[in-house]
This record gives sequence, structure tokens and C-alpha cells, in this order.
Amino acid sequence: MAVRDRRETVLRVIIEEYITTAVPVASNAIVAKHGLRVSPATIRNDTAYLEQEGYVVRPHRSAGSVPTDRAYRYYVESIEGDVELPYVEQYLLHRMFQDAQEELEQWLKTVAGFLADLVHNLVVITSPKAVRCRFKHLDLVALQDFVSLLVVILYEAKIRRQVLSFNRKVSQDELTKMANRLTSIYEGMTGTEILARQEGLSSEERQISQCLAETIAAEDKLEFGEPYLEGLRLLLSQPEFTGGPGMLQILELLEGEDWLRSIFSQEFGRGGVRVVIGEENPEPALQDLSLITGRYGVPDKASGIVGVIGPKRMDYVKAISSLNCLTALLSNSVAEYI
Amino acid sequence: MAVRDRRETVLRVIIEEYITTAVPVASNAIVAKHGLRVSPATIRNDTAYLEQEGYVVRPHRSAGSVPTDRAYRYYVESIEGDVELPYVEQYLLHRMFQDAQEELEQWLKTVAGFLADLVHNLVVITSPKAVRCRFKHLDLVALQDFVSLLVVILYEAKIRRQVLSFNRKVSQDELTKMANRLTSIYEGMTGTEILARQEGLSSEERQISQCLAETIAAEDKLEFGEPYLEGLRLLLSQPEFTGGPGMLQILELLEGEDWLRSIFSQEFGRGGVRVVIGEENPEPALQDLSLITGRYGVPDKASGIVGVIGPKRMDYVKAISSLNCLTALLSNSVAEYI
DNA sequence: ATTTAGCACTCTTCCCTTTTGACTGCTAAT
DNA sequence: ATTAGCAGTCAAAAGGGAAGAGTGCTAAAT
Repeated sequence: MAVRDRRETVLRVIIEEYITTAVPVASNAIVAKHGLRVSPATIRNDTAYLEQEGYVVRPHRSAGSVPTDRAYRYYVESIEGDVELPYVEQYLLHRMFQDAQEELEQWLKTVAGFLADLVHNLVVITSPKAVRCRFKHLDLVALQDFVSLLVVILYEAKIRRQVLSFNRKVSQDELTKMANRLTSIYEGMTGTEILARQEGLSSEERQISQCLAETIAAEDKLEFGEPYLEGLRLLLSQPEFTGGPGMLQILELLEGEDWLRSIFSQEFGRGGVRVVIGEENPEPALQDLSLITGRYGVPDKASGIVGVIGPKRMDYVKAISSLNCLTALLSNSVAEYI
Repeated sequence: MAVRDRRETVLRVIIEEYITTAVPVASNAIVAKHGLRVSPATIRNDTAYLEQEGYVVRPHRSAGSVPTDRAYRYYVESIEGDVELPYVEQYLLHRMFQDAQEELEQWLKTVAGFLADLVHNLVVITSPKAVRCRFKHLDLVALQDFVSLLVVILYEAKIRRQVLSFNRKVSQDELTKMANRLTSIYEGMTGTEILARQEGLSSEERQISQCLAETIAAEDKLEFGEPYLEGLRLLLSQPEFTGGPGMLQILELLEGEDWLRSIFSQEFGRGGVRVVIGEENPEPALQDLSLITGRYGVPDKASGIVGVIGPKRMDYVKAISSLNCLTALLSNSVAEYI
């Protein structure tokens, strides 16, 4: 075997071994593990080279090798493309999609929990969000004399509600009439289209359509759908978190204002899965972690995000392959819905 | 001062000192802190007595005192009744309630976060839930030829949605008519009342009202509203959690199936605030913690729960007084809404 | 009957040293 | 290019005071 090849093998073994054990990998462990027909001394020469090239570091002068960000990056690039989820797990995921999808929220939570157990890490899924919301239906319900509830139904069965105060007492009858009228006028329109189509409306109707447009605009402005988070316990029970301050950093991030943005700040590539390793991430609290994100949905229509958050030492193969499989399945579901 | 009185004072000082420092309390610290005109030796006699009575334990033979569950229980009983939140904080809370309450969910989250920061612990608030939901309004929106979305609006502006499949193609016009008809028939009714009032309905209408009743029944069956959880980072950054397995226990509990029930399993007393200390709690994962819960709302109408979860060593005075204040304010809000 | 001073005793914590075992780095031979 | 062998390095574990904090007990004082 050529030296170059063996060195790559050694690096791969180091990475995979470290991923499963979380312990610096010794040269004889490498020989024992992969059954290479060379002596540990040879491996040591190789790891020395790998260290020089920045693929591994060691905690101290006489310790085994631990992979650097660069090594993980190399590893991820090398596996990308030819990763497939084991059949059993593919099957389970498919099964999951055949089962009732009654309540989207509950369903996404379940999926997130399942994935979290699969990859043994924290999983975030955001509900699908339309790029440009279109109005489908509205409804007005009298709450008190001057106050009523505006219920807006958007395509994809998304519901928003808003309380409206009128200047005069408006009966439920009147409200129903206005709701029907406005629904028939605006059905299928976007927020801006609604604003552009105001002629011939009564003062109250104008107020309603104003509020409607605002609601839709607010919805459009959101970058993400509702996030569902599962598997925090799995992430935080990883050995790298016991004792250190890293855990609190994560908790603080997760309870912070818009953590979704700081996590998913990176642009997405093609349709595929993105991997952000350690310090590649601009967010300091995440620089000891890796992030694997995929987008599902129909491009330029509606989409959501699925992300796995784990230590840099994570099972990239499993995470990437599950995400590939899951985003495909979710995309199908969304496509059907639209 | 009588001996009995002094011993109570000593116990109180031990508890309060331990609450703030999390360190076993030494006899001379007690003298220094409270300025009692006796020597440490006297205090030692007192703590020996308290230990015998089961109010304090010590980590080892020559360590200071730490309060037992029993001590905390005594302490809580002794303060109950005459705790008032400092004016500044009362003011802040009141302010919070004057500010816009646009979106209930967002609002409760904010309140929970505020309270969490106040008591430096984990806070759970559940949204108010009616004991017996009453129907207010429904709406039907065509999704596909045979499929439509049933939107149910309950009193308290609560919205539920459900997908319905008919046996034939139903137009939006028809749907609207049915929605109006059913709304006018059922407005104000409970689930069982709706089921009892089926005569004169078309087959589709019966199907809808069936589904409506189920939705309401499902809502009635829920024990709690939607939970909002804030301050996990505050709880887990308490010194008792660094390193130990306690943290993971909590995370597991919180990600478990129906943790709300296991937390709030205890019956509530009068309208007041309940305190469950350590092993008083049947749930093993919570036996190192204390739980302070209050119910807000209008009895037999609609109510929700506010809970503070912290180490046994927590600021009971602040927690109880904030909860008293908060539940009163929330109850007012709910009363207005009904 | 309480309270107190004094002192011996206990136990943790901190720091230092030693030992052990796991690995590597290097060198010289293959 | 590879390997055996061995010296060197380092972390983690184990041991051993020494210091410090704090109590328990006893005998005397109030």
C-alpha cells in the first residue's frame, strides 16, 4: 500500500475511533483496530506527519492523537455523497411517515425525538414556512362589543390570530358578512397584493385588511417556522460536557433571544446537507460543537430546517445520512401539501 | 431570651444562611450573622439539639449544619402568610401587566422569563385552561375536493384545527353555509351538549359536529394548558448540579412524556401557593428539589399553573411572594377575559 | 440550669511527592 | 520505508503531611 494511502487510512481510523471512544487514539490501538500489516512505530511516523499537517493534535507530548477541525472537515468531504442510512433505520423512518400525521406540531416533535435518539444528539426541526405567505381565508369572531378576534388562515393550514378593536359596536352578523366578503376578494393574495387592493371597502373593512396585511407581512418576515427541539439530554450527557462550562453556554444560547438565527446563520448550499465544524461557526458558544443542517421543502415555496447539534466528535456518517433521508421524506410531505 | 426562642432563631439563621451560601453553617458564623449575645459554644449546644430533633444534619462530624427537609418545611410554615414581595418587584410585575398582551403565548413566555430571573430558578407557566370548554365559533376551509380544514374557536380565543375528509366533493360555498349554520346552533355549548343536539342535520353536518365534539372533548380531557418553561440555565447553574447526575435526571424528566403531571401531581390546597420540599415529592428525580406551585384563574371556570422549580435550598420567601403576587395578577387577567 | 472558655479531636482541603502506566520520539538496524 | 528497542514524557492515581475550619466535651462561671 502506498504511503499516502496508508496515511489517509490512519487518519480515518483515528477519527472514527475518536468519535466512538472520545479518548485520544494510540498508535497500537490503530494497528489493532484496522489490522494494518505495519508496526505501531510506522503509525507513529504517520501520525507525526498528520500532526505536522494540522490534522491531529495531542493533549500532551506522549498522548494519542485527537482529530482537529481540519480532520473532521476532510473526513466529512470524503464521505459526502456515498452515505446511506442502514436499511432498518430507513425503514423505520418511512414507517413513521406512513403513520397518521394528524397534528403537525405533535408530529414534528415526534420526528425530532426519533432523530435525536438515532444520532444521540440534540435535534432541531422548524415547521415548514412559506417564503411568501398567501392568504386563504379569514374569520371574525366577536369577543366584546368593540373588540373582535381576527382569525387568519394561510395556505398550508397555518393559522394566526389577532385582536382587533373597532370604533363602534359591530355585530357578529356584520362581522361574518365582512369576513366572507374579504375572503372572496383576497383569497390567494400575498400581503403586498392585499395592501394594493383597498378600493371600495368600508372603514372597518379597511381596518381589517390592514391588520390582515400586517399579520401576513409579519409572517413573511420570519426567517424560520416554529422550532421543535428534542434530545437536549443526549447532547448534554456527552462526556465533553461533564463539569465544564460548555453546558451552561449552550443552555444560555438556547434560552436566548433568537438562537435560531445564530445557529443557522450560515447560508445553505444546494439542496444537500451542510456541515459546520467547530470554529467554522461564527457563534462562540458553538465552537466546540458541530452542526449538521438540512433544508427540506419546495425551493422558493415553503421550507423548513432540520439540524443536528452535537460535539465535533459526532457520528457524521449517521447524522448526514439520516438527514438526507429525512429531508427527502419531509420534502415529499410538503410537496403533497402545497 | 428564652432557650426555645433562641433555638428557633438559630434554626432560621441556619436556613437563611445556607440558602444564600450553599455551605454548611458554622456556629460562629451564626453568632456573627445574627448578632446574638451568646457565645458559639451555646449555639453548638443548640445545633446539637436541632440535629437530634432532625432539623439539621452535618456532612461529617466536624462540619457546620445544613438544614433537612424538615427544617425547610418548618421554615415555610413559619413564613407563610406574611410574605410580601418588595415594592420594586411588585411594581415591575404590575408594569408588565399593563404592557401590551398582544399574543398570549409570547406574553406568558415573557412573564415566565421574568419570574425565572427574579427567583433564579426554573419557572413553568401553563396557559389558562377552561375546566369545561365552550364552543364559540367554527369555520370550514376547503383544502382539496374531499378534504377540508375545520377551525374551532373556543371561548378565551383558543383555536384548534382538525382536518376532515368527506365522502363527496364539497364546495367552499357549501362549507361556509354549514359553518354558519352550525355556529349559530352550537354557540356557547359544551362538548356533551353538542353531541346531544344532532337532529335535523345533514350527513356532512353530523360528521362535522361529531368532529367538533371530539375536539372539545379532547381539550376538556387535558389536565393542563400549554406549558412555557424558562430559566433552565438558572436552575442548572446552581452549585448542587455541577458534576453530579442530578442534572441529567432533570433533563430526562423534562423531555419525558408527561412530565407536567409528574411535577404537578399533588393536589392544590385553597387558592394559595403550595410548597413541596424534597422527598415530600413522589417523583424520584425531584427529590433533591423543591417545588413551589400556584394556581391562577377563576375556580371551576379556567385556570393555569405557575411553578418554580429549584434546589431545596431556594429563596422560599421570594418564590412564595412572587407567586402570590403573580397568580393574583394573572387571575385578574383571566377574570377579565372570561 | 445555662452559659462559657479552653482544648483536644475530627475531617476536609490543599499541596506536594512518588509511582505507575500509557505512549511517543528517536536511533540504529533491516 | 519500515521496524525493534529503549529512553523520555506526561497524566492520572495514590500517598502523605500540614493547615484550617469547626465541633464535642469538660469543667468552671453565672
